[in-house]
Amino acid sequence: MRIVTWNINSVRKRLPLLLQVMQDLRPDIVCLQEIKGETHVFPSEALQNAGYSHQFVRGMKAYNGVAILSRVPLSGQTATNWVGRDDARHIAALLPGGIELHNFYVPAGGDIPDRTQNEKFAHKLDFMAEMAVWAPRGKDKPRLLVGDLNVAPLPEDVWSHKQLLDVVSHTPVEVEALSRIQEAGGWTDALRQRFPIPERLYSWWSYRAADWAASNRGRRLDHIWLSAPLAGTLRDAGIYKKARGWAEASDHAPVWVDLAL
DNA sequence: ATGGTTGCATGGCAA
Repeated sequence: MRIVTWNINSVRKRLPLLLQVMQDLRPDIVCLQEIKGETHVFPSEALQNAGYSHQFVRGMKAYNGVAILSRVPLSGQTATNWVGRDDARHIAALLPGGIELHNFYVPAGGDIPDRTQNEKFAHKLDFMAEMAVWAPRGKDKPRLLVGDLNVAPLPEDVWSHKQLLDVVSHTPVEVEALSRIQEAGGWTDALRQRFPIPERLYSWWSYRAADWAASNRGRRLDHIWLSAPLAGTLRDAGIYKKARGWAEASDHAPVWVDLAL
């Protein structure tokens, strides 16, 4: 089974690119973040025609929003509010065989890495603290956690560890918060399993670079984690960097895994 | 140190 996660940065704007990703990677399941629209404007029919007839969409106006698109049946759909906000940052569903799939869009956290000066950074840290409390529940079940976690945890997950130590997404306090979630849930980082340190891995490149590929100032913000019972099913994984180079691309590249389920 | 781009919605916020 192939599972893709992608921060698409508006599903309406990038529907043709999503269909291209589906054609190129032939995933069984696609998890999207930042669909940026209410549920009723989601392009359900076009994606159903592409073979993804099982859909779970949680949108909102203008911001955030997550979706799971699947060729195989979904059940037990849930949508959780974190830090008491109804801001469409998480959904989950059961795959055949009772595997839990969690799709997250963790808050980006604003620009200033200080919770006293920046409410958005406080929200991000609080969100991750709640995830760490949630994570141990069912850690012995087969589960996947995918999505834009907005943290690049390892020095090899950013273009310059030194220059990003004080930049939101790679600060020690965020790395520590993400690590707590990972340890609490017993999660295996699928991409790092496939591409161990010191390989550099990025899934996001800023729109603001004059030439994103030449400067290659990337960060690995998008992740696929496997619970212990699933860790042994990992067969392959990758980042579809090609999609970052397409016309009118998302600033994130799709990340994928193949599991022997 | 600064400013650089994009999407939504149509001003300014969020990323």
